[in-house]
Amino acid sequence: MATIQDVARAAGVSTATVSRVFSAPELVIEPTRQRVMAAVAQLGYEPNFAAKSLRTLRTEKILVTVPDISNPFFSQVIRGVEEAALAAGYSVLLGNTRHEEAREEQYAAMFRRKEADGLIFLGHRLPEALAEMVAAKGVKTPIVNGCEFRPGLAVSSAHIDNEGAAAEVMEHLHGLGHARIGVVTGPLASPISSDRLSGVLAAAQRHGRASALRISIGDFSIESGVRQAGELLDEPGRPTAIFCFSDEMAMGALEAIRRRGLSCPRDVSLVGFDDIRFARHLDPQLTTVSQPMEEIGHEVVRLLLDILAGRATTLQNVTLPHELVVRASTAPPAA
Amino acid sequence: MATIQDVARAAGVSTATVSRVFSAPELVIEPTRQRVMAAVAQLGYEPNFAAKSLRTLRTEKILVTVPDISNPFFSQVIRGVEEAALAAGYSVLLGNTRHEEAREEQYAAMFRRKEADGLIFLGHRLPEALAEMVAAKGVKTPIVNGCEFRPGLAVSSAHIDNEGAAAEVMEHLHGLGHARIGVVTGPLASPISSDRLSGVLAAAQRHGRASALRISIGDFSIESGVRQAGELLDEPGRPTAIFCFSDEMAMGALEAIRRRGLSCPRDVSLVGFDDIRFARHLDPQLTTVSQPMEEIGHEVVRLLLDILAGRATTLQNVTLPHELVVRASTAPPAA
DNA sequence: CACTCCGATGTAATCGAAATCATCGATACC
DNA sequence: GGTATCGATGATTTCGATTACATCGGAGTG
Repeated sequence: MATIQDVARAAGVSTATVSRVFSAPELVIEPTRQRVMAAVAQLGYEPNFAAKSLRTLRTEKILVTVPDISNPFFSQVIRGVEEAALAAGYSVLLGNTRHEEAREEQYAAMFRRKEADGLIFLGHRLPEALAEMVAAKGVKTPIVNGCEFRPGLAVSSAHIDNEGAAAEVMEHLHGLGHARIGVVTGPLASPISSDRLSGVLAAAQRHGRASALRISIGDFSIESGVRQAGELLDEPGRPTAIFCFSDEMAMGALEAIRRRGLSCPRDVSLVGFDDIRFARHLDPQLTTVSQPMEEIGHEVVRLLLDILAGRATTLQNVTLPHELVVRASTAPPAA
Repeated sequence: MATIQDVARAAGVSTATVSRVFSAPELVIEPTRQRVMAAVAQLGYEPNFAAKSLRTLRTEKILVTVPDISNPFFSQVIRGVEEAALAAGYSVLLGNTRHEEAREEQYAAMFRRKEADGLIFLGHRLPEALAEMVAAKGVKTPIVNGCEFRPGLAVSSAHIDNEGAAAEVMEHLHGLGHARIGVVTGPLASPISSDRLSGVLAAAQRHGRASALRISIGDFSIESGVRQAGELLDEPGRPTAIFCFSDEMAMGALEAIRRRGLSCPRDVSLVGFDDIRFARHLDPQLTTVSQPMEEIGHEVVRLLLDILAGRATTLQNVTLPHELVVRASTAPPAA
């Protein structure tokens, strides 16, 4: 591979001029620029990235860690991240953590080695070393949280109003006349679940129906939907509606309902969360909370770029709009 | 951030010794190593990646381009890639191409700038510049193709026997007694679709039923499944079975079937392809061809690492096993 | 005409780690 | 006891680009 020296020699100029042709072409007179470009084309030169990065101390990369890339919710967010990053001249380093702390640490080390200019994490945990970094450098630390919001982390973030959205779901179900409602949450360690659960409880209390709630803890997977919803359905005083904190779990719940010879929404109404692409194509089409997944991706990148450009002066926790999408899986309870 | 010089000074040794502590600890006597490690811990030193990369000309990164990261098939393959890469000390640079050539070129340039040691592409096209590279450097070019296999590209690859798998599906349908079969393919520019179509045609001919085939071209999306399957169902002489080249399109087909007041498998049998996580949770559970998605990911990484380590001497086109998974969406045609 | 200024380009230091070669003391061998 | 050998470490060059500073010729100004 040709180096900048080779190009300089071939064009009869210094390396400085070659460099300028790329990074500040207005400083180079046209004929010279042409000669350089000709040499570049002829030698097939591409600036070596590591050298550039060493000199400028920038990598033009964003590290994105995600609990599970094969989860359609996250993969959609990542798509938004990738798109916004590319548009800004950055590329995406992907870190799949599988919810394992060891992997999160591994990627944290990568970040500390400066393999990326910024970090976007879509989980709810921030490794120790990075938390210290945030404590030391404050708002200027190029770390942003996506999808979740935990005030204690002191990093900027983009997410929806999970508590409010969950409350809306409950209002919808109460409005239809449901009293015995089963809820399948995700792991409560993450705010994404605990906030939604708060919303659920608050709404139920407002209607004086908190005691008729049945809470079951899942892990966002289809299988846990089958299992947890199944347990709820088998309890005495079967719920007339089930609210799952993810569409995947709702998909599992739907299967649990069918396996028991029940029908949705006739016997049991069902609500999911996220509005992944599949939600509207299930049978019945799923009532769910639509999250602006790609937009969350765009927004976290925007927040990060602000920090990297030195424009960020305060912590920003952006709440993006969600929408309760009522489809065919919810109906009034049978008389 | 502390540099190797700072550590050397703090530990009272030369930078060479500090470097050795990390890359060849057996050359350093224990007390010295301890002193260095103490300084490292105290200063919070992490070797700067760009500097290391410049010197070694290695990035320990693999660039993975994929047509659509939010497609569950690809995201599962990527998961396998990420896992195998991490295990080998590599990390993954993600490139979402959205099937656009411009983006493929963009990522090709990244690769030429040496932002990654190797390239795994999950599409069917190889940008010009890279094809030239392959022509020049041959088997040693660190580029591997996943999921698809196009002999002309002259790169190693991992994939299933798409032609054989499609033929098996047809055997299954023929075996059940189906004669009028509709097929919804993907874009035929990609071997993944054309190979499967060859398998379909070959099998139909063996049974003398090629003339009863109806072919419709989709784009792997749910919506195109709804549309293309819908058209097939509306033609005179409605097919008794539909074979979609992806599970997502099969999901769309299922919806098209329902919308017409028909039932699967009673009126129309349905087969998908890929066996994504959702396939077994649809109603009816979907008969489909299971592809070893994560294993494809592992395998392409293995192939790439072989090339990077100089172990690869011949082109390897690895065919991984697939499996026809018969579930509830296929049955004999109604009498 | 002398001097300043500016535009175009070159010279050389620099980024931080890796790796080659040099050094030095100690051990081993004849 | 002198020398070859080896183990541990240091000095220095190198990777390839960016960039501050230097240079130089020509235009503009009083």
